[in-house]
Amino acid sequence: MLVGTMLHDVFQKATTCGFTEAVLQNLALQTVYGPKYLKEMYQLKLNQADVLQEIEEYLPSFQKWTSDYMTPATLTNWTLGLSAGNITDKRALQVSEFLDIEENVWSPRFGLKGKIDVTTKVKIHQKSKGVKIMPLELKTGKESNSIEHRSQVILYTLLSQERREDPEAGLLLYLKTGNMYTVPANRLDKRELLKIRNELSFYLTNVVQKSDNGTKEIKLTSLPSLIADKQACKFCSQLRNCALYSRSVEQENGSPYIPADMLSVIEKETAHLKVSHLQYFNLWCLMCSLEASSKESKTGRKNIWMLSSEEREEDGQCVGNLIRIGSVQCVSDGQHLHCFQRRSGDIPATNLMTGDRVVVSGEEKKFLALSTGYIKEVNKNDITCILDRSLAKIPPGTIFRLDHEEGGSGMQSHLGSLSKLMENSPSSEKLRDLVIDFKKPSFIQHLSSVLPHDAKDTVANILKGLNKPQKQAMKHVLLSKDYTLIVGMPGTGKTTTICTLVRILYACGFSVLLTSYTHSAVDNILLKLKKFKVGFLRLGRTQKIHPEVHKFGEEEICKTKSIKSLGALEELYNSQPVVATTCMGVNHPIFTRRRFDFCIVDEASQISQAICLGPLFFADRFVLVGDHQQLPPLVQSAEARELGMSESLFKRLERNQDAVVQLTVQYRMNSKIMALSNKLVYEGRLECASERVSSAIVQLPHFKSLQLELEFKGSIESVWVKDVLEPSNPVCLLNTEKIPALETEEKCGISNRIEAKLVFLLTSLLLKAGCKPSDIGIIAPYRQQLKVICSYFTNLSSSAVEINTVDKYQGRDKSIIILSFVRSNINGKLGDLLKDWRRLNVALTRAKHKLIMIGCVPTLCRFDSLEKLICYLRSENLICNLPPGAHEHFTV
DNA sequence: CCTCTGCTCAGAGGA
Repeated sequence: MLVGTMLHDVFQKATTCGFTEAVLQNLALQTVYGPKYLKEMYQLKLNQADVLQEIEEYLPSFQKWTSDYMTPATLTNWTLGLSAGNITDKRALQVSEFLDIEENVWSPRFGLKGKIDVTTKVKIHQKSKGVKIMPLELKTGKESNSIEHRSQVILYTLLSQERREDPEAGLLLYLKTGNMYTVPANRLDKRELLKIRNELSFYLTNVVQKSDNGTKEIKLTSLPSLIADKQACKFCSQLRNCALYSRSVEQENGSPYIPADMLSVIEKETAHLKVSHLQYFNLWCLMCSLEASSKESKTGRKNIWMLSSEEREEDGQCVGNLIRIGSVQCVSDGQHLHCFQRRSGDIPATNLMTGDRVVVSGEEKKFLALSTGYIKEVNKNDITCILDRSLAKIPPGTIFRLDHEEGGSGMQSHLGSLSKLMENSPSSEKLRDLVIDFKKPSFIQHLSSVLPHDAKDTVANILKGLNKPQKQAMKHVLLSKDYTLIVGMPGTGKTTTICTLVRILYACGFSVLLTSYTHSAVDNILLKLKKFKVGFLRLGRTQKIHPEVHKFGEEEICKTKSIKSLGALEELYNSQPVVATTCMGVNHPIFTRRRFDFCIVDEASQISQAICLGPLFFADRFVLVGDHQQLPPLVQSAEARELGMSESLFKRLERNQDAVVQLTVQYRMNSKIMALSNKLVYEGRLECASERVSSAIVQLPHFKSLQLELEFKGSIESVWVKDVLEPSNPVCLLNTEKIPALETEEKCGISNRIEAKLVFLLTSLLLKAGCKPSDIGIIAPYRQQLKVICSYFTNLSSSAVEINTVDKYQGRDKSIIILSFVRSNINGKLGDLLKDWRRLNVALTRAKHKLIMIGCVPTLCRFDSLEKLICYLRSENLICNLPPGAHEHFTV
């Protein structure tokens, strides 16, 4: 397959460089010895010289083809026409020009999308026809002229119609021989192909069945019945998935018909699985399907062709009415730098940011999805992006639009892991035992049997800096044979613990795979780790990696060392015992060749089960670090959530308490702030690391003079304001009940203008009292509220005050946190967000020295979790009732 | 009812 891809590349490049022997030879050399396919050759353990030889064998056929079809032939009488299946008559058809390669076409009306190998201008020697633009499909394999190949060409003629006149036929070129076939696109063939396409699509869009007979049963439905062709199935890459689905879903549903031949194939393919495994597969397939359709309906790709650019601009997901300016710069293979300008005026306000994936289309429907790529920069009057195709040949004057490509599909990685978990392999079997069947994790008896003798002193040294629970955690991991769960309560030094753990494992000579869901979480640990003498390799796109970690990044190293040979690449991949990447980065070729002694997954309580499994396949033992009392994985579909999709692997495995170690000593909050979450969530287990942590309060150098100023004004506000700001009162809830401060519900979300104003006033006063803007954090559960708060801050120079959602603040802290609860109404409406006590726990544990909460007590009391909090605050006398109109009177 | 981060990807060929 790889050789096929490379040959395509050579041919496609030759369409612009020429088909002479020397050029082709050179292109083959560049392709094999260039950087593009190095990773794949590494994965397949190939040898560059062998690959080159294999490719060279094709080159004479390339030339034969050009001499047959690209030299103006002497005209003879036209005899053939576009008759089916025959080798094209060289005299009847000539390729006069190559118009494009890898043309990208989305066809909503046919429900197809694809890329056309080569778009050619063809001269047909027949009176009525003359010149046509046709798709040319390249095949490097056996010259089968099979129904599959011909059907593919017919589908390309459909795609081709989206851009131009119906070609009525396409070309099929076999590169091994240089023979070319004309494939006429008959109406009946096209109709049958679309019928097959629609049937499959119907089944896939209706995989979930919701019965409304009162039982509220949701289940997966059956797919089209299996084809009875053992030969075809034998080599199919989907055989396992097909068999799994058939056994766990279709046979459970009592599907009417399974070909007798296939029963044994399915049985053989799934014989290693227990009932519990099939049930797990069924449930996760169902939840993934629910979540996928929920995502699709929300941010589906279809908006790009269903909505005008003006409509989409309102959501900030698109910029339309653009023209291309300057010339297209080719940065590297498949990376073309483009610049766009608004036809008139500046670029409108948009959510598009550097690094976002975009789809470029013409405003005209026929130019849908010309290219995809990344935003490089958004300026006041232009946008630059790097696109996979050059738009230089698109007619000048074309008006473009850029659409944000939002995840869309997104569930493939989940399903991929799930499928792999069912594989008949030792590592999958072990994980099935542990994850699905809750097999008890086992441990080694004595540390001495794992700790190499010469590493003892180093390890002892490293351990010195840790507190007791942290040391306990290290020991637990070293003794584990299967897994360890480290509960990192807020502020307990999770990052330090992980960093130390890596150092110890490294010192003991173990290899470590270090992962987390987000790039920033991975880099967080690496930033700490790079200060020690631990080498590591960071996989992933440079653009997504923290600048200070770049020099450990794979791409960066390949560039600076200009790695071009397979040997050098292999050496790089084997160079470090510690490898770091995201959980979704495990499709990297390195993982087909390397295994690790340990895998560490940070923020594991926030990662979806299937995604978290991804890196675990490549390690003998694993360590999950997280805190299930904080936010769980995000699931959009309420139905999927009810079925348990937001249960992380961390949470699932926590039932094996002997695998759990808790980090309870925290360095973040002072004792008053810590007490809140200790009361609500941690049952008093959380403790301050030292007296200094426990009694730390905020520094407000000008607090006294501010106090005097307020008293001088003699306003009633001065009383409560003073109490609220007072550094020695670390916790306070401002009750807006009497003001009153009602929420507003808008199309884009819920906000509370008065709370927003109070937030702004308090922030201004804190700054006036001498607080650094970067020490203040503002948190609200709702995005819309953040927008409103931000609007108050636009004129203030203090933009360093960080305003964000609770979710985004997880893992972070600030000296002072101002928390706006937002919800305040009389009709008893509650939001789901605040109901989640885990979100509340996160919100309450971000402040180091001072936590100011703003909310309407009677409304908040309707949430169970908040009622508990308010009860406690009341008992401690920490609620401050704001007087009516408290937000109005004073000026700052 | 409004919390969001990962993913290049469609097609490379075999029987």
